[in-house]
Amino acid sequence: MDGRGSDEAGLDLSGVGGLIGRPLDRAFFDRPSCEVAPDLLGRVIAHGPVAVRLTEVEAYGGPGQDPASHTYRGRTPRNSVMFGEPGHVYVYFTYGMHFCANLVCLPEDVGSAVLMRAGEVIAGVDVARSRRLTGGNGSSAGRTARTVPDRDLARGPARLAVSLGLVREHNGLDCCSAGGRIRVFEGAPVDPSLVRTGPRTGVAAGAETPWRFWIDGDSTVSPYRPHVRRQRTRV
DNA sequence: TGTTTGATGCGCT
DNA sequence: GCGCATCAAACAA
Repeated sequence: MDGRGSDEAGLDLSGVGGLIGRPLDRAFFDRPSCEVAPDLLGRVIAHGPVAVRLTEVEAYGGPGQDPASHTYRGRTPRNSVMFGEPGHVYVYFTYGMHFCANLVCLPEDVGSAVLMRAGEVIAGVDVARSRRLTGGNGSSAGRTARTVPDRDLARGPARLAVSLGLVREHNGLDCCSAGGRIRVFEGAPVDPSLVRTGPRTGVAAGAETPWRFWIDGDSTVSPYRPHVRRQRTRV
C-alpha cells in the first residue's frame, strides 16, 4: 500500500466525515488506561463502513497490578498485544462465543488497555445490523432472527465487536497508522458533567476499582451486571 | 494432563 | 428475571 489514497482504503465514512474530526494519534494512547478511558467517551472508532461513537468503556491493567486484567499474571501469547505498542487493538475470545475489543495504552512492556463496552453506531448501520443478524464475526452473538433496534447494535462489548466486524484476525492491528483498516477519530466533545464512573461490569477481582466510565443518560450504555460465578454443569 | 473459569448475550418463562 | 451455550487460557496436580 502506498499510503496516499489508501488511508481510508477500508473506511468509507463520507457520510459522517465532518462529524468525527481527525484521527487520534499514538500519543493519545500513550497514557495510563484509567486516564485514556474517560477521554475515549464520544470518540469514534471505525472499521470498514461502520463507525461507532463510544459511550461506555472500562480501563484494565497498568502499573497498579490490576487483578481483573488479563495482564495480571504476566505476559502470555494471548495477552502479548496488551504489552505492545499503544494504539493497537487487542481482540480476545471469551465465553466460547464472544469477541471483545480493547485499545492498548501506555508504552510497550506495560500491559494495559481500555475495553470498549458500548457505543452508538453512527455510520454503516445497515452493515452492522446485517452482521448482528448473521453472526457476522463467526460468533453466535448474532444468531437472533429478530430485528435489532439501533441502540442495541453496539450495546455491550461483544455486540460492539460484532457490529464493527472485529474478530481474532484483527488482534494486534494498529489503529494509529495511516494505512490502517481500523482508526479512532476525535469525534465530538462530551459534556464532562455527563461522564459517570463506577465499578466494572462482570468483574470478580478488583470489582471495587471504579474504572468503568460511561455517558450518563445515553441509551446505548449497557446495563450494569455484577460478577456472577458460573454454576458448574454436572449431570 | 485434566479441570475450572471467564471483561457475555440470547431465548424462554 | 433466569439459565444456558461453548472454547480457550490458565492453573493445579
